Order: sequence, then C-alpha cells, then structure tokens
Amino acid sequence: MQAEQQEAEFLRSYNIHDYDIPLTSVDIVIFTVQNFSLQVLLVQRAEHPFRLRWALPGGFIDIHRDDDLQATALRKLKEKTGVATPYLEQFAGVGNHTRDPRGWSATFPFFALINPEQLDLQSGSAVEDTRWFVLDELDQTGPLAFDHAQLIQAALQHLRHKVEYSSLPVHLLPESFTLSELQHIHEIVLGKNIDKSAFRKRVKEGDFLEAVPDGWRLGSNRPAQLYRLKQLQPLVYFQRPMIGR
Amino acid sequence: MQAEQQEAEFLRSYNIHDYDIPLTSVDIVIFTVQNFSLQVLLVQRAEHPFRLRWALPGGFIDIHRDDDLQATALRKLKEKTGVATPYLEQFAGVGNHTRDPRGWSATFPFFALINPEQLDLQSGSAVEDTRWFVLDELDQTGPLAFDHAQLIQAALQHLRHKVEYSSLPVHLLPESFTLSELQHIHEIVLGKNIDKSAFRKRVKEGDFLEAVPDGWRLGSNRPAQLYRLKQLQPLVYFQRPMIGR
DNA sequence: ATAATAGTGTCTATAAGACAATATACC
DNA sequence: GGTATATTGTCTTATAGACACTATTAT
Repeated sequence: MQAEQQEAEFLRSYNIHDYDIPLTSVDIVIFTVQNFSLQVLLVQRAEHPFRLRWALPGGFIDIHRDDDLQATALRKLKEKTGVATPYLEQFAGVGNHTRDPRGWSATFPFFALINPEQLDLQSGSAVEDTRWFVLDELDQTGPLAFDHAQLIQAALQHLRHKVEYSSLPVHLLPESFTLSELQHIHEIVLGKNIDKSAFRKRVKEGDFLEAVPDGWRLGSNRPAQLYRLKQLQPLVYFQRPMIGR
Repeated sequence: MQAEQQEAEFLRSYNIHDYDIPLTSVDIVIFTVQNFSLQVLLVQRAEHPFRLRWALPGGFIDIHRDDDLQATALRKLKEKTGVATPYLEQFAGVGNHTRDPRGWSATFPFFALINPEQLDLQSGSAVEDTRWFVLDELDQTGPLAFDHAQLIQAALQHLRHKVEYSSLPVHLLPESFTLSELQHIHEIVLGKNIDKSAFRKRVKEGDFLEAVPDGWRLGSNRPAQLYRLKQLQPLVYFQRPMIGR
C-alpha cells in the first residue's frame, strides 16, 4: 500500500529535535494524615533552578524508562517515599511560558494518598531534603519553587471536592481500620465534623467495606470492629455530599 | 548574591535540545447540540501520521505563539470553528510511548461547549475536512487517529458527570433561552428525562439565571420567558444530582 | 461502678420525584 | 373555544442532620 509506505517514510525523516517544544514534567502532591492533620510531602531542591527552595516531588518524564505518565509519577513517588502502591490520580494540567525559567514548561500534576504505616516502613532510607508539612503551616516554608504553591491548592480543592462525594479517604488509612477512624479522617480532610449516625448509614449503604473476620480494635472501652476495603471497589460515589455541622 | 549568579549561569548553559523529551500537544473535544443530539467536531487529517483518518482538532503547542495551554486550545478552536469565546476546560492528561508513532507523546485534552448560533456565523470559512458527528454514530467514521476515540469517551463521561451537578449546559445554548430549552439540553446530554417541576426548582434556587427584560419566545402557545446567564456566574453546583425518571 | 468509646434508633429537615392544576398565548 | 406549551402547586419519597439511647470493654 502506498499510503503505508508514505507514512513510514514520514516517520523516518521525522526528528523531534527539529522543533521547539515545551519541557514536560510530572509533579506529585503526596498527602497523608499524621498527628490529626493533613500533611503534604515537599523536597528541598538540590539543583538549579530554584536551588534550596522547597518543591513538590516530581521531574521530567524519562521517555526511555517510563511507559506512561503514571509510570513517571510512580517512579518519583517511589524515589521519595518508598511507597509503591498509593492511590494516584492525575488531577489537572498546567503549561505556560512563565512557570519555569528554563523555558515553556508544562506539567501533569498528580495527587497521591498514602497512609502513615507505609511511611514508617520507609523512614530508614535517609533522604535529608524531604519533609512533611502540615497544610495550614505551608506559609512557613518561604516561597515554593515554580508554581507549586498553586498546584498544592488545586490538589487540595480537588481532594476536598472528591471526599465530599466518595470513599476516597480509605486510602489514607492502613489496610484495616475502624469506622470511627475512617470518620475521623474524613473530618480532618474536610475540616469539619460529621454526624456519626449519618456517616455510618452512608458507609453501610455504599457497600465498599467488609468486616475483617475476628478483627477488633481493643482499648479501655468497647472494642471496635475492624473493616477493610472490599476488593475491586476502588471508589464509591455517594448520592449527596457529606455536609458538616 | 552568589546564588543568583549561579542560577543565571545555569540557565545560560541550559539547552533544551540536549534532552530527549516527549512531544506535547493539546486536543479539543468540541461539543454542541444540534437536531436534538449531542455532536462532536472531528477533522480529517491532511498530514502524516494517520493521514486521512478522522481526529480531534488539536496539535502541538507553539511555544512562540501560545502563552499557555488555554491559548493553544483557543487557537486551535478558532482555526477550526471560528468560535472565540467557548466554555473551555481541561479535563485529563494522557501520555505514553504508544499513542503516537513519532515517539513518546503527551496530550492535554480539553473539552469545549459551543452553541449552534456561534456555528452558523462560521460556516462560511470553508474547511473541507471538518465535520460534526452525532455521538452515537461515531463508529461509522472508521478508526480514529491516535487514541482519540478514548479521549472522546473520557470527555463525554466528564461532561455527563458535571452536568448532573452543575449549570454547565447553559453554554450549549445561545445567549438567551427559555427554561424548557435549557431542560431539553440537559435531557439530551444526560440521555434521560427530567421532571419539569424539579428542574425549575433547582434552577431557581441555583440563582444563576436572570430574566431577559421583555424577552419572550413566541409561538402558537403561551409565550415563554427568555433567560440569560447572570454575569460572573460561570458555574453553579447543585447539592444533589439530577436524576431522571 | 466508672469511664470511654462503639454502635443503633428515632425524629426532623431538606430537596427531589410524581403528577395534577392553572395560565396564556395563537389559531 | 381548542390546542399547545408555560408555569405553579401539592403530595410523596429519599436521605442527611440532630440527638439520644444502648452496648461492651478495661480499670
């Protein structure tokens, strides 16, 4: 077929370096809940541009190592936190000629949810320039690199919006947890309190959790049933939003 | 400051062409409602790769002409439809090494909503290889270029999800319209019927429309009040989704 | 027994769904 | 007056919110 030959010839003569194209990167807003607060992971840049400023973990797509954007995000996440299986979702896209002094730059921002247990596993692999920041105290870091302050705000807005309608926060908890713990996580992320009865009605109706057989959280009080996410139930949406008091 | 000198020196020696980076493009899923059906605009490619296949309007970011991603999308939209002021929103991000035969490719897909009146204004500027396709009949185009069939499905899902909760469909109508017309558009996009009374209650409560003074749609029946979008009301979210019968 | 948290139940408030009733034009 | 569509109202249904009540363990 002549058409196919033409197409093959076109591809042979095509050289990407003949064109001016934007830099393309992936940035990750990694959320966790620790000490009753929502936190985000930042790294202090060791290289130019914005050397020594705090920034989101991320970087350029490695077209020789990464099969797709998700692979880039997972690679960066693994490098910084050791976590291999987070909840990971791309939530926006930004590109302009002002955000990076090296030139026209575009980024695919992801947000990731991980739980503190996954973190503890990793704390040994010393990464000096990596720290968790409480979201409300981000102004104490000095200006962030690039437009990362805006990306964090966008991620937060996306997270809160989604939490109102879905079972997303289970990914901020270890594999098994009590309903009270899950409710507490919702409250921390949303920044407001939720009625216990209404919350449990919704969770029960959403049908995305299963009781851990013989799993109980013990303490100086009535023991609580442990639950875990049902398999093949990545995300459940509620009919009406979770409104606080 | 030595740090600033270092940063400046770094930027001087930085050459984007030293690195292998992905191709980066913008694709636009342009929706409109005509003849009681939701339609999407496709162009037949004149160049390799995928010559003669139908594809989404879009293309590479021109880092010399476009200030940001939105500018690229608006430029492409203007070229294909003549429409300058659509509702435009970036809704996803895709990047991998298989979607484009020229190499590792990433795209920022947008969806745009335009109304048929805007279209008529443009029909003169002949673009032979541009056509509207009814969404349910997309399988009659033959395979689309790249992964554009998937992008359209993703855009449609995003659109439907958002329409359930928001005033978005006003952007598929001309500046002024009746409530019945607005309801009809909602029904076409969602593919199901909505109760008239409930719909009006919601719209009234959302408070994003205003009556056009002395504006009436006349016919062989009771005349209907014309409404238009209030200024500074780009998008209103409802508390509960719009469920059909 | 007391403290503390788990878990359930009951009533209310809000908003959507069903469906009917009324309004107002053109013919 | 007849027809067609606009607009409003009433009752029902579904779900969140408020709040109280019971349950179960450790100390």
